[in-house]
Amino acid sequence: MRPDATRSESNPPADSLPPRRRRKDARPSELTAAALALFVDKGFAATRLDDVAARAGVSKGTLYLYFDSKEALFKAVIEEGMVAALTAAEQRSSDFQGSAADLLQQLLFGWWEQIGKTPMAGVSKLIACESKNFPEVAQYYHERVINRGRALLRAALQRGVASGEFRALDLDSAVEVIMAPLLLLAISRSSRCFGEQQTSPEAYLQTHFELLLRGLCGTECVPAAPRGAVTGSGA
Amino acid sequence: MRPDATRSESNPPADSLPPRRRRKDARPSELTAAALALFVDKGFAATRLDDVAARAGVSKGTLYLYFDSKEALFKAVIEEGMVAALTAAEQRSSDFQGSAADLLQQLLFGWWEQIGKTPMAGVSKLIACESKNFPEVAQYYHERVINRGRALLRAALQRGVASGEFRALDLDSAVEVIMAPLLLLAISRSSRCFGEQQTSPEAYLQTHFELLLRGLCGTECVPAAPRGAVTGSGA
Amino acid sequence: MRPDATRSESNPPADSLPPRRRRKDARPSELTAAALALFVDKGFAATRLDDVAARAGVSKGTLYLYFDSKEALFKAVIEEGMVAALTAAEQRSSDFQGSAADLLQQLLFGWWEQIGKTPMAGVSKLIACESKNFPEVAQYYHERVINRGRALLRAALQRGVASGEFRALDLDSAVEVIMAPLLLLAISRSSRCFGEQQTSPEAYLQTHFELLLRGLCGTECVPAAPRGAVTGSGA
Amino acid sequence: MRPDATRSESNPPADSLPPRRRRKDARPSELTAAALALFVDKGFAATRLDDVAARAGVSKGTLYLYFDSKEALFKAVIEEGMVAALTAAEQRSSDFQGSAADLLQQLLFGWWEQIGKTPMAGVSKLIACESKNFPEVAQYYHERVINRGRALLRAALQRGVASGEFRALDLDSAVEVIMAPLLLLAISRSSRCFGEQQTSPEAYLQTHFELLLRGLCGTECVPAAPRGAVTGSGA
DNA sequence: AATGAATGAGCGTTCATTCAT
DNA sequence: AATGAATGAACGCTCATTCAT
Repeated sequence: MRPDATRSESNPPADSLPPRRRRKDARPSELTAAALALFVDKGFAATRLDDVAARAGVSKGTLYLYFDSKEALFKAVIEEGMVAALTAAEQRSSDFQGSAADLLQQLLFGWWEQIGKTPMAGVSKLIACESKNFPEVAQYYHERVINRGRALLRAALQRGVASGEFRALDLDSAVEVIMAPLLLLAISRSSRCFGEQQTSPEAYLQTHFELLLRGLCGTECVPAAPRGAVTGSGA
Repeated sequence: MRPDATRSESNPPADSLPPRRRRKDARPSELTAAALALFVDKGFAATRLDDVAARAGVSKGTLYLYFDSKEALFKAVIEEGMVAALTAAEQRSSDFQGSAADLLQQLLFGWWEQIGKTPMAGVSKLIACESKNFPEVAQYYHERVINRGRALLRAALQRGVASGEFRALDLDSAVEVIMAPLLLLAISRSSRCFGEQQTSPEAYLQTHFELLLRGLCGTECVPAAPRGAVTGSGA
Repeated sequence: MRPDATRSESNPPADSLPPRRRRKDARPSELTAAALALFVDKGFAATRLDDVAARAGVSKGTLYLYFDSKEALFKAVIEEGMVAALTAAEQRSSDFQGSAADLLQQLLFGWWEQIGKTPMAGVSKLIACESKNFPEVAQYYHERVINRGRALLRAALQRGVASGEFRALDLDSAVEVIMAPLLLLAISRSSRCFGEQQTSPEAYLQTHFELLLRGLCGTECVPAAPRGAVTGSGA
Repeated sequence: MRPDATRSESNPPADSLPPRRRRKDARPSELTAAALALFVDKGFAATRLDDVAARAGVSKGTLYLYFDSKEALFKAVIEEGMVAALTAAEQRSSDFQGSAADLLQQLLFGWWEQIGKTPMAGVSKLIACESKNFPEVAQYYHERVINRGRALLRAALQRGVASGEFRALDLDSAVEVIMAPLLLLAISRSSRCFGEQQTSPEAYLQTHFELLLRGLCGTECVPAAPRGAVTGSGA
């Protein structure tokens, strides 16, 4: 019940997912889809298994044929989300030919098409909201999904820096700064908060991309030059 | 909801005032501080009032002397967060003299000093996680805090555009894109997820600011353009 | 409130039907029977649902499979009492052939047999004790049960008056005066108060009936009048 | 809390009231009056001491200056009711001169004037509703109040029988039958149930008295005579 | 495989009671 | 004498989990 996370965790924390697969093969994804929707909507603790079952059109008992517990259901939901995210990432990054800027654009908008605007975006909100209650799950998601995305971004940046397209900069920080608007967009859309969509996701992403391109390019932006002039002769 | 609640949460164990009276006045904010910490940690539904009471050093019944229900406590927590956020915002923006870039810097790092690195940052996570369960609260927070922050940012951008410091751009989208890393930083720190703090918040914010400054400046930033040409022929 | 609930409360421990199904059907009336007993004994507020459940041999949670709340359980108890009372009343009054006096006797003693000496008598106490807390329930009980009983009594009196068997009198008051000892007997037995049963219910009802018959008859009853003169100059 | 009645009952059950009088002398009857009203309205268990205190215009703590517990308050309420009832009874019965019928009338209507229509009538409801929870209190009330009333009535009846005014009859049953409409009237009025006062209390009592007088008088009411005739030639 | 009745531990809330002021 | 803040045991209700069918 209370996902305090340090009980009966007999699954090897290492590599492949736990061998608790007995009936997982037949596990209908209607159940995890229903669970994802409700977990995202109400949060893990506030979601009742009755509601999950009802939304999937089965009885509550049936859930237990496929998942050992509510917690197991949560993990399965995240797991499915991870698979989807990784699949999408593979599509986005496969042997891209072109400028670093184009690659960057491809990553941003590809993410939107394949994750951000799908129900999978809710997984980000789930991780954000429940990571304290399910540290291993969050940890695992991190290693496999977030870090993967980071690596993709980082490689793109590095390519640009190497080619002179982009200026030199703190790559690690930049990666996080670039991902943040994506993640927040996902969370926002799952929460219907942080701005009742004043701007469309596309405009938002476009602006993000434009700011980035300029921000990354190797030009001197002479920040010191116009400063004194502003208060004096500004509009 | 409860009025008298703007004290710090660190109560010196011995003081001049009679402890009964002192307690009575300080209680509400002691309780909301405890509640904030636990709500952020475990989420609203998974937080037990026993734990809130215990963390505040009172009995469970005492909570009900100050708050009518768990939900009322939640609302009070957000309300206190709003007060703090608005106060901080006012301090950051009051009669600033200087360039738009300096103002932008001031807003970003001022947010960090007065919100982001304090427990108040947790309020953002709370809103993100619980807004579906408390739509009116989220709505209200939006109107009073988020929109307020947006307005400050927007004014700063507009000042820069007017002075020629910044290029013309989609202000609404830009405001959201600029705030996103801040909000995600707050959520990240409250969730201990999205990157076990690979980079320090300061480096992260600094990179964000630098990318921004360049991204906003009025130069043509054609990829691979020769360096020297930029400042000369800006749009 | 719950539909399927008109069985006796004595369930034979072994039967032909599969016990699961048998239980499911019999549950509601087993629960209301247990609740009636305890509500009558301790009052509504002082009765714990644990005790009701325990008395019915189920767990506390099971109550909520059949009744939405303690209040709903209360209403169901009264409703069942209404059904029983109305059924009994119908049997007592259906196409009675005989004198008004006989009908009166039949009503009084029929009430005793079918209500007064059964657990249903407790419903009267419940209504008396809880009507302020459940005004709509009391109102409803009144309209459907008490008024029904009144109408039966009133019809019997009117028949006697019309036939000359009874003298003319204030029917409404008389109906209430006649019912009062029945209701008080029901309350008394449910409360084990108002006289630790000094006289048997049968003797009590017999005396009530005899007083009534004489009180209703059409003779002049001048105190200390000579016996013989009475039947002669009636009216 | 739970008035299970067999705990810390160290008061001699016999004659004078328990020596728990420490501050009883100053005990303001506003408190018991408020308690009486609320106990009658909501029942003992459903009455909150906050409400009693508020109704009496004092703080909750003050109640405990005068009463050791909620149960003690209840007992005090009944005690005061007993005193009032006994005082009233004394007035009604004091050396009455006149016929037994007149005495009967005096008792009935005197009860109404001095008990039935005063708030003291609520005590009867309290006893009826709570006697199972406070058996000793009910027992005591019975011995001192109900039995006292019974004795008065019984003496009146006996006087009438002895004088030939009334016929011989089962005195004990008659006493109960005669009191029943009074007690039910008291309960009815305290519960606002059993007939939203279709008839006025006065008409009700008058009818009761008239039925009684006729029912008690020594005439032959020839119940057997008109019986057969009814169905034959009745209206 | 699927159901849904049953369970019981757990939590939000109430309120009689206490006690420092 | 009077207050009202504080307590904690108790109760209504929920819901994850089990299991007989």
